Amino acid sequence: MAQTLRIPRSDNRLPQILDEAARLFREKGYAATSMRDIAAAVDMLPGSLYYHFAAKEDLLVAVYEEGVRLITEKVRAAVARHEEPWLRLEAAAVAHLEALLKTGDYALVVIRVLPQDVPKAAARLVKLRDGYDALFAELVAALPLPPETDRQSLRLLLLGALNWSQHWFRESGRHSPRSIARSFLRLLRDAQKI
Amino acid sequence: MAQTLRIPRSDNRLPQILDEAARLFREKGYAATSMRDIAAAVDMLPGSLYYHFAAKEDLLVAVYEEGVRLITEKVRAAVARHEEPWLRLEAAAVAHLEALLKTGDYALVVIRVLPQDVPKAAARLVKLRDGYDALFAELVAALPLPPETDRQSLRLLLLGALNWSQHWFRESGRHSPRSIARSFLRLLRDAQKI
DNA sequence: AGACAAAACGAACGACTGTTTGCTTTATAG
DNA sequence: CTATAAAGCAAACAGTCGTTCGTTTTGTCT
Repeated sequence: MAQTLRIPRSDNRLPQILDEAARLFREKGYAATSMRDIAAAVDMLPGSLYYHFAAKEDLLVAVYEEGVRLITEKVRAAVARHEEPWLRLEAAAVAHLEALLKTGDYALVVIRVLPQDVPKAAARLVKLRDGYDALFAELVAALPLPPETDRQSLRLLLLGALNWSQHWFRESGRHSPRSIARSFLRLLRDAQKI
Repeated sequence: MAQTLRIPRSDNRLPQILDEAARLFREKGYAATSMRDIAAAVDMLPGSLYYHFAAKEDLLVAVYEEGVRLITEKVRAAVARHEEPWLRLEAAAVAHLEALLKTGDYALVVIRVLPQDVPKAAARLVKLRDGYDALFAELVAALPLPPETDRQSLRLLLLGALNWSQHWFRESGRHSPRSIARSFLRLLRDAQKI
């Protein structure tokens, strides 16, 4: 009863499919990207994609999961390098923004494509997002703040501003994702040092 | 040579078309909303919409313009009621958020539908957005701040967080758009009073 | 070399897309 | 009442959509 090991074929094209799907979903959004667009980008016929994914929405979920995984990983690693709560939050903000604006595609899909755009997979997408949000909630909870400070607002203010940056950020020598995140954090931190 | 006055027909349905288009664009996004969806919502045949608008993108531009007009109007009125720069900015933030989260549809389309979603009209949409952004830039410029403060970051931080609120805000007794905007502004203002 | 599964092809399906066109209804003005 | 223009209907156009399926190619293991 020798079990047949499913050894993946040598040169699997699945990563390439995910890459191009992520790029297109980010550029044009979910609804405006067709399976034919993705197939053409990886030089395949449209039907062939269905060997790898049962439906378009499954392709998005796969990209989404990878996006959340990537950004979570980067933020966790950055946070672990510091002890002081404000420094940990700053490291998280910098890592978050760099993941969005430099790693690109995968992470941006997560904040560009709304769960409501994909009704059948909405629940899964929301769950993925929430898991990530909890990470920031912990960091904010650890901050030494005056008791009257609204920690929830602080988190929403910071994370909202970071996510919105996708709409105005342009690569330039003057402003990097890192400098922007630090600038945001300085504006917030100084308020609490009174 | 009596000029023929084009008096609008008594019960024009154009406002109704715009209302439903705004609602659908906000709910499902631009690409996922079909002309047939809009036509069905106003109880018309799809082709009839083309008497009012030459193309789908023109319908979006019309909604967009109305959205920018509405929110600009509300913010201007709110700002005019105050003299002190921080109070003026707070009034603007409250009005902005209330326009987004309470007026609904029209204003939300402006921040939900990206110019890049409608390539042919992208330039016009960007122009409309920028005009509104300038309003906030003026308010931030008027703030009495220490010289080292990054005013651009302050504006981007605030406006980004306000716009992002569409993604997490839920109507509830505890948090109103007004209280959220004020909470955000307090976090920022306190930093500058050192 | 032969066996076998993974991977992709080729072609089509029914449904839906934005839009056009000629005709009819409807409301107003003279 | 009648002329006239606004507004909407009815039907179709060419194209694109996500998806299916039988067949063929490709790569790997024995």
